[in-house]
This record gives sequence, C-alpha cells and structure tokens, in this order.
Amino acid sequence: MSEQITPRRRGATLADVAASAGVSASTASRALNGRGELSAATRAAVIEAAERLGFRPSPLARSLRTRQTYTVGFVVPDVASPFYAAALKGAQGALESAGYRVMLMDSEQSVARELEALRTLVDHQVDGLLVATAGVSEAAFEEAVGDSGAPCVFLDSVLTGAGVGAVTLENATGMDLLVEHLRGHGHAQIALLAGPQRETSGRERHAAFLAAAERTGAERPSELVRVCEWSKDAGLERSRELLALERPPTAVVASSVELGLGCLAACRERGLALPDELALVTFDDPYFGALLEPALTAVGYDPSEVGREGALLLLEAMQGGGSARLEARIPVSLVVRRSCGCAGVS
Amino acid sequence: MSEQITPRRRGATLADVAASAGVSASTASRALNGRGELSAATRAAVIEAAERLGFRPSPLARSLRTRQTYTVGFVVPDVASPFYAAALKGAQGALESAGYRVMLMDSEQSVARELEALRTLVDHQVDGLLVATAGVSEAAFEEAVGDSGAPCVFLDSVLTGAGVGAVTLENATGMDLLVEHLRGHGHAQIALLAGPQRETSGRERHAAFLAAAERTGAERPSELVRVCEWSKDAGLERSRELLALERPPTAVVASSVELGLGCLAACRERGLALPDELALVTFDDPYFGALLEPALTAVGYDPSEVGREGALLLLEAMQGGGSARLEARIPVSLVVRRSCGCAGVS
DNA sequence: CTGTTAGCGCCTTCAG
DNA sequence: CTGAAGGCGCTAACAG
Repeated sequence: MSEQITPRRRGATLADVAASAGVSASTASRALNGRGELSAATRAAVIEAAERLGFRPSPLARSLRTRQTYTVGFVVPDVASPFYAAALKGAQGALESAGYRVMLMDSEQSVARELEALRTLVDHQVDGLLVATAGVSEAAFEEAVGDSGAPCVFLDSVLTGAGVGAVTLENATGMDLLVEHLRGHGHAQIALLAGPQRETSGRERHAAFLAAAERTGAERPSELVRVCEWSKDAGLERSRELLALERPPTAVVASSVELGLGCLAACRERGLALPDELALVTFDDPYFGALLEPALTAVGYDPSEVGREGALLLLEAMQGGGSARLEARIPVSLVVRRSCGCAGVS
Repeated sequence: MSEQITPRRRGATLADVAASAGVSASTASRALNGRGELSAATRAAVIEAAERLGFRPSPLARSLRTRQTYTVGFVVPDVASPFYAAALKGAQGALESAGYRVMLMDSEQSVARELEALRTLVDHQVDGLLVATAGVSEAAFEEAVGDSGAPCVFLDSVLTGAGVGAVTLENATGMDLLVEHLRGHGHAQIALLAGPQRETSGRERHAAFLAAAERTGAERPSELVRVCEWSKDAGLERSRELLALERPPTAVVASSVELGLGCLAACRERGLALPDELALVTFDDPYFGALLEPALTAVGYDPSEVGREGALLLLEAMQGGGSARLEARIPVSLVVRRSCGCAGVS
C-alpha cells in the first residue's frame, strides 16, 4: 500500500520514543503522562528518550483520541473594541495558566456570524465557550451548541436560559453612582444615552437609570432617553437631537465611552462649554479619560476582570462540572473628575 | 475489544453517512469534498444523507490525516493594546474569509513566553503564523518554528532573517511628515520620545527622526531624544525629564499614542499650555485624538490594515508558496489639528 | 466510477 | 508492571 503522505515535519512520534527506549508505545504513553503503575527505571528511560529526541506530543492526535482539546472558544462582537480586547486578554491569561488555548472568533455584531462561529467551534470540539453574544436567541444557541457538551459562560451580554453561567458588571450600582452624583450637583433634567436594549448591559443600565432617576426624584420625560448602538457616531447623532430639544437636558449620562465621546463631539460642534452648560458623565472610564477636555467623570472597572472571571468560572465548569449556575459581577467605582461640574482634580 | 470511550457527542460520522447512503466511506468522502470522478446520483445520495443526518466533519480527524489544520497562529505582545487588537481583527476577517481559524497567543512582552507560544502553535500544526515579535532572536525563532513548514509573516516588528515576509508601517514617511510640519511652525528644538530600539518600529522611527531633523536643519542635541517602553507611564517619566531640562524643547514628537499621552500628562502636571508653550505631535492617531485638549496633530493609519495585509501575504505563502520575500508597507498620513500650533479645525 | 485497505499519532482496555 | 491490539474520524493509495 505504501501510501505517500506528506513526510512528517517534526521528528519523533511516541512510537519513536518507545522504540528508542526499548519499550512499547503504551508504556511510553504511560510514562509520559504519569498514568498507571510503572517501574521507576522504565519511566526514566522513556523520559530520557523523549527528551533526547525532542519529542512533542501531537495535540491533534491526542484530542482525537481523548475527546478533549484543551481549547476554549472565545466569541465577541468586535475584538477591536477596547472592552472586548481587554476581556480577551484577561481570559487568555487565566486559561493559558490552566493549560488551555483560545480559539478566537469575531461575530462582527452579526447573529448569523455568531452562530456560524459557535458551530465551527463546536466542530473543533472546544472544551468550553466564552461568549459575549451579539444577540442570538436561546433556541438558536441551543441548537448550535446544545448537545456538544461544551459548557458556556457568557460575558457581559447574557442569555439567561442557556450556558452554565455568566459574568456581568455591576451595572445597577454604576448607574446609581452616576445619577446620584449628578443629582448632588442639582441637575434635574438628566438625559440618558442608552445602549441597545437587546443586550444585557444596555438593558440593565437603562433600567437602573430609570430607577435611580425615580428614586432621587429627577424629572424624566421620556424624550430624554435615547437608545443607540454602541458607537461614537450613534452617540453623536442622538446627542445632537438631545441638544436641539426645546428644553434640553442640563446633564447627560452616557451608557458607554463611545456614546460619551459622541456626546462630547456634539457639544464641540455646538460650542457648548462643559461642564458649565452641560454636565456629562459616562459608564466606562477610558484610560485617556483624564486627558479629555473636560476630564471625564465616569464609572470605571477593570474590563480584563470580566474575561478573567469568565475563564475562572468556565474552568470550574469544565473540570468540576458542578450543577449550580455560575455567576459573577465585576465591581465598579466612581471616578470623579471635572465633566460633572466638580472643581476637582486633573 | 469494545473499548469504552466517552460516547460521541454530536451525531453522524462520515461512516454513518456512508452507511445511510449505501456507499463506502471513501465514496462518501469524495462526494462531500468534490474530489475525484463520481456519478451524479451517488453524490446526490451522499449529500442528501449528510444533510439529513446533520453531518459535520471533524476538523480534528481531517487535520490529523491531511496535515493541514486551516488554523493560523497569531502572536502578539499584548492583545489589549488598541494597535494589536485592531491588527488582530483585520487578520481575523481576512483569514476567516479564506476558511482559516485563528489561534491566539499573547506573549505579554516576554521572549520566553513568545517562544513557548510559538512552540505550542507549531505543535498544533498551524498552517501559518502571524507574529508581532516581542524580540526573540532569529536563532531561537528558527529553532522553534524552523522545520515546521509553517510560513511566518511578521507584523510591525520584524525579524529580517526569518519568516517569509513582513508588513510594516511607513515609519519614515510618517516621521518626515511630523518633523517637517513642526519645522514649518519654526521649531528648532524638537525632542523625540522614542520607542524601544529592539523593535523595528522603534528603530525606524528613531532613525527617520534623526534623518529628518538633519535634513531640515533642526538642532538636535542628543539629550532631546529619550528612549522609552511603549507605555504612557514611560512617556510621562521621560517627558518630565525633558521639561525639566535647562533648555527644554519647544516641540515634542512622540513615537506612539501612549508616549504622547504620557507627555500630555506631564504637561498637565507642569501647567504648561499646549500648543503655545510646547507643541506636541504623535505617530499614531487615536480615535479620540480630536477630543483631547488640545486636539492632537498626528500621523494616522489603519492598524487593522496591517493585520489584513499580513493575512493576505500569509495566505499567499500558504497557498502558492512562492519564493520571493513578501513585503508590505501600510501608508500613513498627517492629520493636522491643534496641538502642533495650527489654529486649525476641530 | 467505487470499494478495500491502511494509517495520521495517540491512548486505553484487556490480557499476560 | 508491561505488551498487543484496536480505534478516535477521516482521507488517499491502490485495486477492481
């Protein structure tokens, strides 16, 4: 038969090692993986041979046999966004320490692509999934990963009926902080630049804003809340509308940096002086927040923590396989600078 | 033998499809992959069976057999950095369109980790590599990937003696633009915040700065160029030194955004008014550049293009396998705002 | 045009 | 404690 496959690239298969050590392949495997009982001498011989030959086991073959790939699929709507990039890094670090690799997929905000990504990942037999969903339905999600056995932890944007857990931000706390601070400055006409309502964070922040406004007795005509996509342009557009209102807001809460930057840009256009003519605070504290003009008052948090926590929960699910739903909330805190009207620092 | 492996998760192997269609496995394989001659009827039957059973081929098994994984390794010093995140996205997009997956590794700026990452990737038999090196030696690189057969394209930071190609920015052009513009404003005492000299971009920008200063007749006492790591903190530190000089610069060129932000922070500390008391321009135009105070004059480019171009070159190398070294330069352009001293826009 | 056979590299049950 | 054998799921020679 002598089939001619492309010649091996890197030397030394397990069989080679076994031969060189004068034992069977199964023994070599046992020695290298520390499995089963085994005489010390044999083990030493195998290990020596493996090192001498520069043996590197093939994860492919191993995975095919064991049905474990030590690979985790990571799906985000946009890797280039600072938030997801940081989350990715956090997850990467934690997973790598645990011996897992990450296979990345960018859904580009598209549900169809996200499903495609999930299917691909499942085909690759990933051991687990970390996903910041772009908004697939639970049914579709189940259909794509349901029976694969790969546990899934959602990041930031959650499908409550699917997966084994989720990590989200303390959205409500953050909004409370923002609204209360603005109320402290005496603002009653507070507008909200809300994110997409199909996403957990968008929804939670929106709801929390409403609740906080209610609780602190702010006025809240519905024309003051504007729903936008998470983009600077959308923020710019909606802010223009807000500023053109007959009775414009005296303060704006932006649900994300992008939205905040859009608002800032709109103010520039109009020649509005911040914070005197309009106060602005954002959920998300970008690393350049102190360098903007005016320096931004914002709710900050560590985005890499959501990736890290997610990875930790996932590892738990992949290893222990407990039954309870795994949840984590990443804490947030208020960073007071000048855009809110405080004389403050920086 | 009846060995009891974990039960299959997702249904239908190729064998199942073949059985269901009443043909042999090899025929089924041929039908599904469109390989070889084959009667239309048979092909249709197989395809029908495959669909009916929801057959999904196992990339693992396929790769083991064909020695092709359709996976590309992507190695960066820091995924969370906007530049690399964007490059990653660019590469992702191009590779995915071509049917490739990306396996991501973050070297965390460490040479040891980078080597480990490369080895892992090679073990996984990636078909190609996209790497922004943290500074491994060519010898070490060769030892890790050399004989794996996986072509490597370097991004931004290049090992000239290794890999099949590289994509870099038009560093020299960018520096020329910056220095010339500053000279146009009459500055003669121009300082440079240079990046690490072990990296291509750091070196090229440094050299280009020197050349441009020379050519345009600027003074250039060596105390005016400071080498730093690519971080805001390093930029801050070195800028403090610069500003404390007996004869401080009247203008600063920062080799990257981070460095520029550091300088901005240093100016804030000192209460220096930009651009009147000091002009500042940077290589890298961040998306929030217009919102800083003062709005930043900078050299801009599309970072995702370096990923995209890199992916394109790599695809070429993986498929065609031509011999010539593949090179690409991503164009840059000057964005004039106010920090240089122009009355300008924004 | 199609089936048979062999094997990618590894792990694991079973027998000794 | 160790070896032999079989197979994860797929593809490629080689015959018919």
